[in-house]
Amino acid sequence: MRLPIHEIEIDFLAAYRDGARLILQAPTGSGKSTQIPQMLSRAGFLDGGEVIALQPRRIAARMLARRVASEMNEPLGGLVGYQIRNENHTSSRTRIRFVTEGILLRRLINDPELRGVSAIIFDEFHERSLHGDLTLARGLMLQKTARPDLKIVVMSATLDTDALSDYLSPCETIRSEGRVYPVDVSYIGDRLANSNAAIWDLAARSVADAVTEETEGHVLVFMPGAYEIGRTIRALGERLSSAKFRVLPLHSELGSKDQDAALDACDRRKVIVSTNVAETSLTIDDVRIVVDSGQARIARYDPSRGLNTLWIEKISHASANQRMGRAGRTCPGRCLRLWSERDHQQRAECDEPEAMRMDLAESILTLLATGVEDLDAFDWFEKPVESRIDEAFVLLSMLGAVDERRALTSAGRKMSEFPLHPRFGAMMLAADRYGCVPELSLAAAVAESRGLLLRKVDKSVLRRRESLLGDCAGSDLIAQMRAWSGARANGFDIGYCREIGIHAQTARQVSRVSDQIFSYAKYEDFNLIQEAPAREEDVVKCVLSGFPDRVCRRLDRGTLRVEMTGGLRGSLARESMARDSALFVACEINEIGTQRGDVSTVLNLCSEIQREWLEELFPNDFDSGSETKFDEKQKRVVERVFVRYRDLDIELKENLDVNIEVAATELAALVVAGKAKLDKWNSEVEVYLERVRFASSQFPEYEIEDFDEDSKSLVIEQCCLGAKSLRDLKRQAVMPLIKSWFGIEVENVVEAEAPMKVRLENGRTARIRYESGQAILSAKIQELYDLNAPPTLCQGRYQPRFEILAPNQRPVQLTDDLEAFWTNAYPSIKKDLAGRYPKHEWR
DNA sequence: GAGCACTGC
Repeated sequence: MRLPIHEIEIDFLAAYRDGARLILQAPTGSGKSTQIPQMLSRAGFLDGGEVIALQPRRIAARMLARRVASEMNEPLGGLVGYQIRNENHTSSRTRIRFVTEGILLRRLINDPELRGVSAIIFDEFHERSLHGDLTLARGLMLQKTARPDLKIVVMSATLDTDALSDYLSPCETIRSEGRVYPVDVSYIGDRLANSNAAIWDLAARSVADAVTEETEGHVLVFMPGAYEIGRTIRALGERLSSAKFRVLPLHSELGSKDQDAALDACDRRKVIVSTNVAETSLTIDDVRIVVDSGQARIARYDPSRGLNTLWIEKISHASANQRMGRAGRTCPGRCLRLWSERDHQQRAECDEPEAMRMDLAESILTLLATGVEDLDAFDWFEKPVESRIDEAFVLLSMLGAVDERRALTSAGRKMSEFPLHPRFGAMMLAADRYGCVPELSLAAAVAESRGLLLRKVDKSVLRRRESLLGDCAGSDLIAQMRAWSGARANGFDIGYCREIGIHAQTARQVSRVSDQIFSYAKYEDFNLIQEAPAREEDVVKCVLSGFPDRVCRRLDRGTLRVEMTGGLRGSLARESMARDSALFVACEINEIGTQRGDVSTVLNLCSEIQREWLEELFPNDFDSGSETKFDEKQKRVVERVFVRYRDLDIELKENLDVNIEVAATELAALVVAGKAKLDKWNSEVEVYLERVRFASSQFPEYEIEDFDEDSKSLVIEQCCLGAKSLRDLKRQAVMPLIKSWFGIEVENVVEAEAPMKVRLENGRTARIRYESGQAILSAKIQELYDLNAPPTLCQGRYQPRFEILAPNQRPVQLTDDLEAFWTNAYPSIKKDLAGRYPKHEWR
């Protein structure tokens, strides 16, 4: 079959012969991934050595190898093979080797000159995966030193290859047209886009309209996550006839059976509501209509706070186009974008490369291990900001992987041998000392796998799981290890796994990874002799040695609130095994945003620890009293907040829309201190600003800059660490109201599930549930307005206000005295209220 | 609705 890519074969081979570096720009569907290696083979270029074709995903490496082998009438693993983690289908005959990027990066550690390799092809480079970026930079470095004969071919689907071409210069660029069908794109109007309509309702409406106009083919709807998918499916159920349509969810946490249902053929038209999995990883045949919410949950790592954030963000043009392309694979299609054209113009052109938003510690350790001595001179395609690299080195040196000159230590060398994050590498080194290498091989594999225990399961499943697992020494990790052992004892039987809510496929994967880690440990000559299984206490000590900066203590008994070394606050995951522990270590910290704009910091994979273990493991941190560590770290947080942005006005303005909530508190503190001005404005900043103003008005004796130690910690309390979620703001608004109406001194209003504590006039305290607190407010409003039923209180999206809905769900105008309560607490609300709610008579 | 995208060694 003749493919578009064949038209450039002669040009490509000539350029390949004459130059060392080459860019091939060709869209998806042009056949470049399968044909380019074959062209090189036919032209005899592989006689001198193999070509490595890099893929960002395992499934692509496997499928491409299979496809190319069959096109060349070769057995898989002969001339054509593939290699992914724990799967190697290659032989000494192999000349075309499809591998995932991480495999090559790892190979560079043990074989820095890549002997026997004549060329590296980078496929899908536009996706800008961290491994891809690093491998390319490392490959260039190799080509410039020991291997001038090595050829580098970079293939990308995007048109914009100028920056890449500069980076690779001298380098030729060859372009090829693809064979794609046109897709008709439409946007929704400004008014609809700015309305408060929920995204799932907009989507359901669009789907219902589109399927009547376009009467064939399937529909693919993109949503940011499982929650939104559920809502969309519910909304669609009211609009589509189930005789004609089958509505199906698709996201990675579904079982494989449910995933297959979305991909399999079907007697009806399918409406598939999916996350980003359908953007690159999975392809659904015969999709004619794409409905795109324009949102995605994007993970970022915030090195200054050491946590991952997962918030809903607007997708870039590149991503929107990729989603759109899913409608034009078999014939012309259409794409409905649920945002306005004006919004579209303001969106980013491309996604931010992974290297800019991920934890760099592991990458830097790998680079050091492949022989990069001077990281300052390392030629990144796009260099991450210096502070991120610094933060990575802080972690590496805390783990003992680098010395003060930033050079690899022998411990660091050992950590780098493991295909793991250096935190887990450090855990393995500790396992060597404590004699629990097999247990930690499993612990690392389990911790890395995530998702071993399914999150959304029935209560009956939870009960069975709990009776199987026991108390697990207050450790989520040990719980997961036990769950895995149970699954293995039952041969990873699907039925058994389902009964206790284990992802069977993940459990098998964990076995392979655990074996791999164990074999690396063996190779490294670790202590493998055990007379008895390791004590769970020792296992947790090893975990702690990889996470010395993630020690948490509970703030009180009634709630799940927690403070971490470094001062960060958050909540212990409510299902955690460490829920009865006062002190624990958290392997995973996520800051999660919801569709409504709330943000919560959740600590996962926690294990109870004892104070003495800290002294045993980190004697140096405890030389002058037990609390020093906390205080030192707190000081560092304050310095960051008030020093880091001091001279960076310009950068602040430009970055204001990006990752806004990370910077917002810090910005607000600076604005109040007169250290920064903001040109752009939006409601998130306003919220934080309001809070800082509130804090400083409550404590006028403190200046925001030049703090003494006391006020520093006060500011941490008020501005930086507490009240991260909007729920806290709401709480602050509720408290004065209750006080004024009932004469009750409110001590605190705590998280939703726990009771709210109030102090009564007679000096006793009482508890009411948070929901009851809302009910009290609601009843009071009913009384004030003389309503025939209590109104509903809703939390506003970015504003610390309550929207008041009448029983018929229409919004209500506030009376002056009620409004005054809000505005006294938060002056900015006044502006927001004015004119926002139409007067509505509904008594 | 208090809670979670996707990869990869």
